[in-house]
Amino acid sequence: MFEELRKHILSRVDMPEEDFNLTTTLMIPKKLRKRQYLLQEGDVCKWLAFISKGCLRHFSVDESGTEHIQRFGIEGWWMVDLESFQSHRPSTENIDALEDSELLLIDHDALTELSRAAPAWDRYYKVVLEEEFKAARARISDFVSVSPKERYLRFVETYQSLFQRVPLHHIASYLGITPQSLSRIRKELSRQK
Amino acid sequence: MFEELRKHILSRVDMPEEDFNLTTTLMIPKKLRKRQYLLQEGDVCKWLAFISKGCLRHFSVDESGTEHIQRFGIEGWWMVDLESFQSHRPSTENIDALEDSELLLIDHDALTELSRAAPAWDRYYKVVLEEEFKAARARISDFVSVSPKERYLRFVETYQSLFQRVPLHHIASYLGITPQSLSRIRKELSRQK
DNA sequence: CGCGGGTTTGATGATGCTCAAGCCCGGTGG
DNA sequence: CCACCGGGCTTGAGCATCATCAAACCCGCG
Repeated sequence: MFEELRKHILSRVDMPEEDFNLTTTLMIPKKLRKRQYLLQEGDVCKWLAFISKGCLRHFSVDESGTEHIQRFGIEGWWMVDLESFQSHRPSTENIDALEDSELLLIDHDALTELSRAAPAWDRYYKVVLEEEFKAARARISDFVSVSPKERYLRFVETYQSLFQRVPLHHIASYLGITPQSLSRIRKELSRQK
Repeated sequence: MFEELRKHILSRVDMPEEDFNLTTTLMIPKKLRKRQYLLQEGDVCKWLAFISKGCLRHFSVDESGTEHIQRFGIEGWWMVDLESFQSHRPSTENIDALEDSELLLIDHDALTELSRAAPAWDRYYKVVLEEEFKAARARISDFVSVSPKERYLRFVETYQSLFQRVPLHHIASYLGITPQSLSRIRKELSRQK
């Protein structure tokens, strides 16, 4: 159950067995069925979630009812609305499962405890946060400087694993375009070669 | 010279005087004149820079020569191309000064030393990184879910201080639109009220 | 006074969106 | 086993928005 997490941590930092053990004792395993919510708009985001198996999405819903994908997650990714998680204020966003999934949850207090008692944890946390930050910056860079078509190509290239599992209309939303536009982009690309 | 930095740190974490002193001894003061580069495409980003005074921009240039603003920075902000800074690979991006500025630079080795020797530093670094990450996510959220007009309004609201100092065509670029479009958006907004 | 950077304006065209319909396919129930 | 859903993807027509290209304007500064 903790293998995916162990792999993820050890590939990034050295963590003594006792630190890892403490980590696992503080985490709560949770299964989520497809379409089930981990976080719902209006609730406080109580959990930082590691995905050991499955696929989730983080999204918001605008006034007109349209969903906007903020982020996807699969095995080895963390999911959270950091804003709400840290402030304890109600979230404006949602997280739900696109597939039956298995998560490891940790709450804010346990995280504080972990940070206090397991020095290696903070090093790991920092690495993950930096990775996430760089990914976010790269995505922003794509929004300000490249066309939807190019964004799509880069997405496919960067996240093949996601591309194969996630419905196209969600990818369109992630790219900031409509499903129809993505469909036409794909059509044009297939004609080109 | 270090007042701005002291303020920034102490408003976020407790830092013993000796940790702060170590920090300042590891930093290199540097003045940048308007238009001068801190980082140029093709070079490795050697410095993490704290802005004690002035205004910088972080931008990329596409094939057609158009500049795309990734981020601005003023007093109290950090600037870096984290990707290049950590990997030691040449950057594809640029950082230059929009005003005469005063920076505090720290290189990768000094940062490692700081992290080793000043426990409070890591706590500070983590807080800043989390803030940056949340800001990046908010910006992504705007790109996937709101119109250029709304993005402009939110920018003005969120970053009044920047808005007053930065030329409009740079703000347009930051928002992912052309200066002409921003001009028309502003015209429409001024007619509305 | 003239120059240059920054902003605005206008005309035109490309691009993406909206609305609406059709298609394809896997799943369900008669 | 087949008919019928329904979700997801595609297609089409018309429209709105934004980009482009070009010119004018504005203003601070040498």
